[in-house]
Amino acid sequence: MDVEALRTFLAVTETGQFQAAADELGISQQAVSKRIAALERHVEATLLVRTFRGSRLSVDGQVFLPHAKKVLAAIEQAEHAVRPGSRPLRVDVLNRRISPAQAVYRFYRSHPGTDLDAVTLSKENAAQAAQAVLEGTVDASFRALPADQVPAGVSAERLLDAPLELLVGPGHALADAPWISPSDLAGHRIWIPGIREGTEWAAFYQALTDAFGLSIDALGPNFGDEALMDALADSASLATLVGSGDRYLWPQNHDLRRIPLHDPTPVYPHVLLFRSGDQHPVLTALRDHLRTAGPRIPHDVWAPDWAGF
Amino acid sequence: MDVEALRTFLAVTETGQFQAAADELGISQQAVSKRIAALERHVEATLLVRTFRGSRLSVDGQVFLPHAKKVLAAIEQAEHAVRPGSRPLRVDVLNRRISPAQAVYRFYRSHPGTDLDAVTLSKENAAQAAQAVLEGTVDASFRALPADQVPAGVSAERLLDAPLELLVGPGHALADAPWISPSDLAGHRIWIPGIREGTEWAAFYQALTDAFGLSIDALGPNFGDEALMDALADSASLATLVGSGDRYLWPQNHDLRRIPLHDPTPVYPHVLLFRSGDQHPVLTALRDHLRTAGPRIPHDVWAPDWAGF
DNA sequence: AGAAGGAACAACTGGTGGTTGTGAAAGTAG
DNA sequence: CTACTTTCACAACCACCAGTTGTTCCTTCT
Repeated sequence: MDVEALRTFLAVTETGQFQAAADELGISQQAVSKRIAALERHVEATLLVRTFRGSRLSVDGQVFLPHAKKVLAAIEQAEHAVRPGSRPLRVDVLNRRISPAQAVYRFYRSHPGTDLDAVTLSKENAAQAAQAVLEGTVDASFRALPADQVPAGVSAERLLDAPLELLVGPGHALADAPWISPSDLAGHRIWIPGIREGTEWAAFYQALTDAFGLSIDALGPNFGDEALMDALADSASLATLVGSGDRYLWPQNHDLRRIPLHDPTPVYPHVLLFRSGDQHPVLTALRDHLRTAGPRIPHDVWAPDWAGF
Repeated sequence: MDVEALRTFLAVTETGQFQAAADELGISQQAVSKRIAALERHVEATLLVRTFRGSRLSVDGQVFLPHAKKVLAAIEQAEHAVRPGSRPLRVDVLNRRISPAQAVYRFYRSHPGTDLDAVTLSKENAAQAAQAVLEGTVDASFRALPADQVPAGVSAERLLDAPLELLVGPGHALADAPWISPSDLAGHRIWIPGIREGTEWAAFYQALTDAFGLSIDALGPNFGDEALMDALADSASLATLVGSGDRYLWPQNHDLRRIPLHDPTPVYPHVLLFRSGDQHPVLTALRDHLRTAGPRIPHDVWAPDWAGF
């Protein structure tokens, strides 16, 4: 299936004859003839009925035409998506399962037709993400970056506080609590695998640990969410922390419980990084959306000191 | 934008390296390299990050990947739509504005995912349409064909009776009538342009004329619906007949009126032609749908004798 | 340091898509 | 009826590009 042949087919349907299509495309009538013949050979159907006055669509051609247009539109979109310059807003959401991705998705759904792409940078830490924003690789990135570490040229706005919840199996001591305080967790074993030293996540959990005297086991390899869920389901002592907006697709039969944390409510402060002065309308709309439509946060929240306000 | 390059790009993202993609596609690693390089040159973006272990998606690549998949899916669909054999059901609806097209569209909307194409055969008369059904050019066709003229091998089922309505301008004598009887129209001028001798439409209006003593002016060239609407809007004596389900997109400011006909209600009998014994599931579903979900028809309907039952 | 794996570059070649030239079919004008 | 026009298809030719093989470069692992 040759794309140029599709364009040629479209030109013929619009002009009604091969010669006119050829003029439009800047090639010879014979070339048009060849392209159409090749296309018809490829789809094994006659698309155009040749008459002495030009060409009409056959029945197969009628059916094929909208599909051809759709293909060309999809190609146009694909090229547009990565075209330097006027391309869709590109937001790094860290990970498709956690709340920034959900929030961006909700924004996208409530603003139909918005040109927006959610990506996940493979960068490990916030400083590298800020660099990517500065370079224009992405237009915005959700991170947890202390205000004094934001490089020049990049703006940071704390737009999304994700309350933490305890995730435990049905046999856990706290499994039936309606809610708990962070200080209740002192002495319990909390396991958050796959956190590497030097990342923003590590810094956040370190601050949380210090603030409430918790013992978070942040080491050890990450065998994937599946393995973590399996371990939680079977254990009476193991627990982990997740954001309240996160979407973990664990098997239903695990019967895991989410226990909200209050008094105070620890929140993970997602800060949106973007180039200072970036006037991209979708970026502005996204920031407005998050400021107004964000989840309601309780009064007594806790966040690391370095998160600002 | 070369489609083969897109396929190659996809193969590389799936396998993670050029050599594996090359094996999968049955070409050399160097050819893969060239194709990817050409694609990247074309979109002016780096799609893959080359590492010592193979290739990863770049940020642009991440954004581009779903678009590439969409293009290939659209191509797949386009080829499927005209592939001899297992192709979507193809229904000839005569004209996109009138009730069969509307009914097929409603069916399509209420049966998501149904593979269905609506086309308009350029054949003038019902006999040619029946021939097209027999040959398999289309799978079904809405026509008004007397039962005794249905050729062998083709089945006919009267599935859609479209009640007629009078369409008049605001200055017409009958403009404010809530409804009228066909016999009330005797003496009025009714103009239905563009009906050619020998077509099924001509036969229907001839029967209608004979039954109620009307004078239908079915001659004269058809300057398009626009011209007809314009003429109606300005005239105090001119009227035309339309099906109650038809969608004419006339300008709103014409202020045309639709007057239902009753006592009896003349209906245009749309008969569905299809190959006898055609077991296509979508065809069966469409027939079931029309039989059950069709518009409620008044008791005292009139249709030409030859329409059957 | 050497081996191994992966991608890019270089040189060559065959096929495909373009060109011009010409022919066939069908309608129109005289 | 014949000549002319219009439109598309076929034939021959040509140039370029997508493919090939051979090789280099780079990184990592032993």
